[in-house]
Amino acid sequence: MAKIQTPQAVRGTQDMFGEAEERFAHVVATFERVRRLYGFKGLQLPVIEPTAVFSRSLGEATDVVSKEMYSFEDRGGDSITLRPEFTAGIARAYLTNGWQQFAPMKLSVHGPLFRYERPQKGRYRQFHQIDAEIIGAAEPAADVELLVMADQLLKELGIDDGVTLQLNTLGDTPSRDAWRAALVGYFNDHKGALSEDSLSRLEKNPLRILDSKDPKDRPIADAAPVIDDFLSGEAQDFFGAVTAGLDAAGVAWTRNAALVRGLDYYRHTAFEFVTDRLGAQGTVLGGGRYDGLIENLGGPATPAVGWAAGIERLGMLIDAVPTQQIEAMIVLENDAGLGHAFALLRQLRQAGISADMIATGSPKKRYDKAVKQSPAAILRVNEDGYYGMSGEGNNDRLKSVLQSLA
RNA sequence: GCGACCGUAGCUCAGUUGGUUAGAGCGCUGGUUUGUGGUACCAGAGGUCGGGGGUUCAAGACCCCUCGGUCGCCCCA
Repeated sequence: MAKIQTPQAVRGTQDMFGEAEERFAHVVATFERVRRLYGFKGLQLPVIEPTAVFSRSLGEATDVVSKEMYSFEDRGGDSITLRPEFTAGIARAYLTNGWQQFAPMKLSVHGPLFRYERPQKGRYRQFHQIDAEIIGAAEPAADVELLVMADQLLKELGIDDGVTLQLNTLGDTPSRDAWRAALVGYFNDHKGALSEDSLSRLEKNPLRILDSKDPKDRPIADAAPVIDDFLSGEAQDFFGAVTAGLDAAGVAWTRNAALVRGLDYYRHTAFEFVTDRLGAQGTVLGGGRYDGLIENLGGPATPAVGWAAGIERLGMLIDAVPTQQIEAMIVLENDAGLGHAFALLRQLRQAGISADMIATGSPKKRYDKAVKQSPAAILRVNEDGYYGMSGEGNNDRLKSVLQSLA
């Protein structure tokens, strides 16, 4: 029989183990703890949604919808998409479950998302985010609440000093539309000096020219009309209330008038926590207000704000997580004592002590193997059962369990 | 979708301008030593050099294609 070629992992997916997995789990555990402190309810959502959930809400012209979604037809002929982001699915769940009755809702989710992109540092085809949203709250206090939570999360993860909060407002719909029109007019007047990338942005997503990295574009982008000149009084007041709230809560922020969001649904507050420690992927946590989204999905006008952060990106920024080590490692020095070892293992584990044993390989090298796993204590078992422990430090709990067994 | 670099043992890598049976360390298995908190030594297993095609008397080294990886562009968390 010919040896078959082992299938490879799908490009852009990860098999996380060891340190990478521990970092990942630590980020999720910290998020789960912090979101409870802020009274956000957990949520479990499907990974697949009808394609329309995303195409209607993100904007047909966005890169995510036009070329990055994993979409397929299922056996019933429906177009299904692996979620490329959380917000649209949350909005869909809010509508289809009649959760208007609970508004305002503070919700949190985490899990895998899928985008067909070229893999890169901090960017994968299956990636993972933590996500927090407040749906049905029109007040700037909701924006503040989310930002304060994000700030605390980053502090608790110990990465706040390398990360800064950049804040901007995109205004309400009239402000944003007027600004956008002015930008298109302005950039059209300077077409000749723009980079090729920016010329195509001009067609699809003119706001993106503002944060172009091309040096050719910088002078033009820097001199472009600013949103502040187009903000309605209401929009100004809203942004002022957000910044005042952040100041009162002690959250540091900087204004970045060129900060725009990639997806069409954002209004008013837009923000990113950015770092320079992740190569090209500067954004660690980003979000904003999306008051128009739920209407786009056929629901009633519903104000909402939210943010999402890449778990892998956060995991790369945090300090090494102390690895979990086994408390009691049994070394079976003589196979005749296997029954004693089984019994002791079960008793330890039932008493809440993590335990494992080494009973294979050369009997003389078992002790060395146990030592290499650096357990808190090594329990020696021979044909007569447990007869001694090596270990130091605070293993009082273990000692008392062993005594109770004696 | 575009560009650059990379792909040799389970892991990290070496392999001279192409030249016999492809190497090391770690890990793994066994043994000797030591004799109870990571000892030292010996031996062994383990590789279609990512895959396919080509150039050549000869390819792990050169060329083409392809699949992966990494990092940029784009986009985004």
